[in-house]
Amino acid sequence: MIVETEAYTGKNDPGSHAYKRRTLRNEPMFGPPGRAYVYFCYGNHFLFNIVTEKQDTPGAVLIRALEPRAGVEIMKKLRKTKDEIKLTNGPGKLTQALAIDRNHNCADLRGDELFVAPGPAKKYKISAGSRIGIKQGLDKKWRFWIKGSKFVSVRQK
DNA sequence: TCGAAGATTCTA
DNA sequence: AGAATCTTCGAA
Repeated sequence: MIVETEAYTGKNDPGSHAYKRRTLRNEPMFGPPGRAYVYFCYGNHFLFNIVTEKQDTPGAVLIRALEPRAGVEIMKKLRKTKDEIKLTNGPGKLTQALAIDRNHNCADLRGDELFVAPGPAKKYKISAGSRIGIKQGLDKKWRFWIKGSKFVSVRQK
């Protein structure tokens, strides 16, 4: 279950990859919605986004943290830890736990390999704040998480 | 063609 | 607090 996300747009969002111009890397953000935008960061990690806006309008939602609901044993193996909290409580961690890599870039999320399933019919309280790990666009409170969830990523410096 | 920076994580 | 580690961008 997705418990933490961040939103990124284009022109008016200095923190976004798509802020300056359309490039090879951010091309998926300009593509049709409902697809994956996966990119490699800091030489170590893949980050997984879901493209949200219509064709030629850049926009994506970064998936920052998950609450494990299924396949926990597989995730433990992939992450090399038995601590369930640490399986998916960060954007680079959850891609490792789900074995998402550059092969999934531009993947159609309506397929049967990588997709988003409906969540529980329960209402959660959502908190909002500044996005993490970027130096510009901090004025935008575009990070959202389920209030009180233990599986939200740890705050960084 | 090269140098710098980056939507992070792990370990000391 | 600092390193690991490599891709992408933009200027030369």
